[in-house]
Amino acid sequence: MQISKGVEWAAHAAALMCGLPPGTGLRAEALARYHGVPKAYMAKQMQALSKAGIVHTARGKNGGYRLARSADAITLWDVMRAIEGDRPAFTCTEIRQNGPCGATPDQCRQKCAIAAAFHAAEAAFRDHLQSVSLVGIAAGVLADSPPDHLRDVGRWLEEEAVPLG
Amino acid sequence: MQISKGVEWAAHAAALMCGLPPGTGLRAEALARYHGVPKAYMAKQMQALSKAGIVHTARGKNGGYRLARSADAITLWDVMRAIEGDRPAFTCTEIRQNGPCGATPDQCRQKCAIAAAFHAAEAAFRDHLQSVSLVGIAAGVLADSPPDHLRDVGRWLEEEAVPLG
DNA sequence: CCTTATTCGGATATCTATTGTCCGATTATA
DNA sequence: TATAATCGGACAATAGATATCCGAATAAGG
Repeated sequence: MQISKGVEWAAHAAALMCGLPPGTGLRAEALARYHGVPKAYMAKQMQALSKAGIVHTARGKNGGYRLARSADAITLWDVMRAIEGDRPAFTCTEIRQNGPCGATPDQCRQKCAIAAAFHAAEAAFRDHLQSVSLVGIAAGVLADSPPDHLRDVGRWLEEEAVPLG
Repeated sequence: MQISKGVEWAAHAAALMCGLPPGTGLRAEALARYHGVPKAYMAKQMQALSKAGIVHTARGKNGGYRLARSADAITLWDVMRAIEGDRPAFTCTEIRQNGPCGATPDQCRQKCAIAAAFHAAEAAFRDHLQSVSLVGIAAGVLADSPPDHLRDVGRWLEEEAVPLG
């Protein structure tokens, strides 16, 4: 069970966009440079966030990305689901219906105990991520970073921000 | 984030072995046939369970597998960790240290808010799976299956069981 | 004690999903 | 309308999961 690297990048990118002045955005190139990652692949993750409605996109010259709604209405689960898709991690292939003692489909109306346990565990995972919004992340960063670092970031954001309807 | 099919197979195999008479085991071929899956790949999963100390293995003629300890001391988390390894699903690559505003390693003594959130979510996932033992699974199966099906399974187990020190 | 049949263990191929890259579609500006 | 800049989707490379095979190990019988 491996969470793709794109989730990490998308989460950091979304968190950074929390700090943008209202009505402004960032280009994919800027997001990639800020995090020191390849531009094209970062752009691919932003594309996924855009499809999921998490960020608003402007194409063409003066294009870029900004959050599509208020930061407290975007959770880490939203981000992860946008990148990885929302199919369950555990997929039951109903092997209990196979073999010499295979159960009939009629006996399998409710899911087996193993699938139920994994799905419940996934629900716990999901619930926790749903309880963490970008605002919560930003608050953690503000609390943990020294003031001069925050000043650097603020300056960089003002410099790179592009106006975005 | 995808949980490998091997986890499902290993979990079903382990649950089935709960029903074995004491002092007996099953061959990899029997486990595979029972679940209608390729033998060699099922054997590979059993190999992982063996390395993790979940099942006891006998090689050579009259060989096979049986649970290495009592079923209530084996959880679904044990099984999953045996198959998938116990590295965390979310790996933080510390991209906050990259780029023009990169934080110094000294500022990164504690993990960032994003990594912390994912690790907490994983802990919730793990805790739930740790709370489900093979006994719990077996109890669910006993409760949900019609009596004649349980009779079939019992008969099949007696037929396929091999004596195992 | 040695041979033989049988079973597991690790090395080996194949396939799928993730990771990474490129070029055409789109749009504000002059 | 031409141009420069930016995103979107199609395309390649890599890693991991899936599936398979053959040699090592072992109990039973001669």
